[in-house]
Amino acid sequence: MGSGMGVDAAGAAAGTGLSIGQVAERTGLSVHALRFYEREGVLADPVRRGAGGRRVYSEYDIDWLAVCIKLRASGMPLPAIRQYAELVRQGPGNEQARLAIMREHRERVIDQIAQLHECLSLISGKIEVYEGSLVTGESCIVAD
Amino acid sequence: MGSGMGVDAAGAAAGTGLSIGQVAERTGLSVHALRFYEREGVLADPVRRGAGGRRVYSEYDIDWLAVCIKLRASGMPLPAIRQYAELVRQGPGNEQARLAIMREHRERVIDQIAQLHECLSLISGKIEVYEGSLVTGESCIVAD
DNA sequence: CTATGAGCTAGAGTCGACTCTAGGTCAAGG
DNA sequence: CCTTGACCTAGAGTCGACTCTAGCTCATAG
Repeated sequence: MGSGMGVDAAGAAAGTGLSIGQVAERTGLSVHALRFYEREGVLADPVRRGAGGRRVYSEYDIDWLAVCIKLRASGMPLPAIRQYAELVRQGPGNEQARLAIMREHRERVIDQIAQLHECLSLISGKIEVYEGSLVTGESCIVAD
Repeated sequence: MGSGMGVDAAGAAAGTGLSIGQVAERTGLSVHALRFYEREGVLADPVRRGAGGRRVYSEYDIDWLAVCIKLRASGMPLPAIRQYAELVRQGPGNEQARLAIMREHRERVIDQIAQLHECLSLISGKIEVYEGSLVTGESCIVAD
């Protein structure tokens, strides 16, 4: 490999076209996962193809993927993301539906946060007990 | 069925013995899940058995299950819970190890909460945009 | 001119956490 | 006596989300 020329050699002719490998690197998803997401219809549109049928991702695709990643991280299942993606694909006019999906999800995220806070206080309680039983003479209370 | 007598008919002779069905009801876990958890070694001890080999749970078992449920809810995998249960089973003297497990898990829970807050602000942002595009004449910004 | 590397498709495999089925025991009720 | 209901074990099946494999096409480098 000569100097740094993989940048557009890997992408398509356009300046902002990214190969699947580059997208994997930037998003943290594997190339497998990227193809899988596409098959599952979670992408807003079916990805352009370049020479030899290779995927060419735009900056927009990256942005959309970032959203998907956040939604996944907050526990939204792929079918729900696909549903949302379909609405986006259909263009404006279905804001009500999109809103409904997001509001529902927001509720779940809020619930999750609340749950995690409960867990956190349980865990912190246990940590305190153990720290205590280490500082004092090994067994302070019988709590496990 | 006459009056209310299933209470101790289902349990063992002892006052505080609970059948698997009762525990399922109280914990929200299925009887299948309860047996599965036992096989996986997440219970602090292997559960007493009553007439005909039936499981008899104590109040202590219920308490422990409540802890397990919280740990699961916060994403701790079953093998990790089993590890922790093993330490508890071994009795006092391994507080350091228990502490390490709990501290590590606490970190993950804190990370999760942070992540969820990020997701939440993304979602709230989208909700605002959609609410805006509904109030005004249908399309305010091009954002999806 | 071959070898390497990135990409492609279709489809099989994996993993965690359950969930369900089959086939059996036992006690109480009609 | 026979059925019903709660329980038992061992093991198979499911589901979501990936992950990996096999077998292929190209383009560029040595």
